[in-house]
Amino acid sequence: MAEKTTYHHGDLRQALIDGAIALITEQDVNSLSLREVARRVGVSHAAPYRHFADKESLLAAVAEEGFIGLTAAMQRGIAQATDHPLAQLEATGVAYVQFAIAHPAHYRVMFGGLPGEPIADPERGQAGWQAFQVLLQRIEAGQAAGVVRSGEAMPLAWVAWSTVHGLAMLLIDKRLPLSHPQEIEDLAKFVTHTLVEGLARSA
Amino acid sequence: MAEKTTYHHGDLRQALIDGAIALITEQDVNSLSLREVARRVGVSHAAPYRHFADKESLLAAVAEEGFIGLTAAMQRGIAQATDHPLAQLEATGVAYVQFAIAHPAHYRVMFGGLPGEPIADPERGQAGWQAFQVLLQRIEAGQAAGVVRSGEAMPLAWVAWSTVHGLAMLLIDKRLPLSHPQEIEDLAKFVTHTLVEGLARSA
DNA sequence: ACCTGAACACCGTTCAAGT
DNA sequence: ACCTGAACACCGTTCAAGT
Repeated sequence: MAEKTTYHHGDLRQALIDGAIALITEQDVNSLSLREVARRVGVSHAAPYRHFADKESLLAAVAEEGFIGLTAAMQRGIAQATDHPLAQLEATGVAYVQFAIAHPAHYRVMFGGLPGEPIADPERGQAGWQAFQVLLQRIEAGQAAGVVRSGEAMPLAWVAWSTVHGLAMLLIDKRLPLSHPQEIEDLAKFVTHTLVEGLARSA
Repeated sequence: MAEKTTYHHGDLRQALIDGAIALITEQDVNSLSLREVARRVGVSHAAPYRHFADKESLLAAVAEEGFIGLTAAMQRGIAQATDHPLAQLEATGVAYVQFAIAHPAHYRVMFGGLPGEPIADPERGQAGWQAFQVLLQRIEAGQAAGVVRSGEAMPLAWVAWSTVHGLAMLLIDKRLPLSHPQEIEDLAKFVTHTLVEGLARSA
C-alpha cells in the first residue's frame, strides 16, 4: 500500500478544485476557464477530463466544498450565541450572510451557476442538504421551545433561507448602496432580526 | 424627414434586444452568444458593435426591459388587491415572485450577471430603481397607516426585497423540492405573508 | 492508468475595407 | 453612417498517441 504519488500531483483532482477556488477568488466566476485552471496546476488542458466529465462537474465539486464551509461557519456562529433558540436562529442567519460576503465568488458558484439540484431535499446534494439542515434544526428547536410558531418546520425554513440567500446575493452583487463592513454587518443583523420576528410565535 | 429604414431592420438595436430575449427564453443565459443573436437577427457578427459596446451592454439593455416588466407586474398585483396596506404589500411580494418564475431567464439576466449597479439607489439603474420604488412605497404607505413598524423605511424595504429575491432565485434555480405551479404559488404567498408579519407593527 | 498534442467547432472583439 | 469579412486570441471538448 502507501502508493505514494500516482502522478506528479499526488491528487490532481483535489489540486484542480483548489486551483479553481484560488482563481475564482482572484477573478470572477464567469471568466474562469478550465484551461486556465489546468495551466495553473501545471498540467495539460486535457488532463482535467481524467477526473471531471466537464467544466460543470469541476464547479459542482467546488460548490460542494463551499457548502461544507458554510455549514461550519453557521455552526461556529451558533456556538458563540447564547442558548436562547431565537438568539441561535439569528446567529445562524448572520453567520450565513457573513460567510457569503466573505467568499463571494465561492458563494456564486454554489448558487449562481447551473439550474442546480434541489438542496432542501435529503436525497440529492449531500453537502447542500447538510447546510440547509443546520437552519432547519434551529427552527425545530425554536418550535420545541415554544418560541417559534408551530406548523410544518420545512416551509418556515424556506422562508428563512429565502431571506438570508436573497440578502447575500444582493450584497454580493452590490445591489445595495452599502460599502463599509460595519454597515453590512448591521444590516445582516437587522434583516435576520426582522425575519425572526416574523417566524416567532406572536405574543 | 421620415427617413424610412436607415438599414434593413429599421431599428437593429431593438431587434438585437428582442432577439436576445427570445434566445434566453429558449435556452439559458450562459449559453447566449452575441454571434448567435446576430445570426438570428440576420446581420453579421460584427454589426452589434455599432449599437452595443460589448456583450455586457446588450445584456444590460435586456435587464432594463426586464425591470420595466417587473414594475408593471407588481403594479398590476397591487391594483388587484384590497385597499389594506398589508394586503397590498403581500400582493407586491407575490407578484414579484410570480414574475420571476414566469420569466426565469430574463430574471437571471437582471440579477445573475455582472456585479451590477446598486438598484436601491436613485442615481443609477433607472429601471431597477423604479421597480424597487414600488416596494418601498408600499412600505411607506403601511407606515403612514400605522400597520407597518416605524423607523427608516429603506432598511425595511431591503428586508422585503431580500426575501422575495431569495425565494425567486431558489425557485428559479430549482433549489426547493416543488414543481407544481400551485405549490409554488402557495409558497410564494406563505413566504410573503410571514415576511409581512415580521414587518408589521407588533400588537 | 494517466497524461499529452493536435484538432474541431465554437466564442468575443477589433479593424480595414466596402457602400 | 452603417455594415461586412477576415483575423486574433481565446474557449470546451474529443481523441489518437505516447509512457
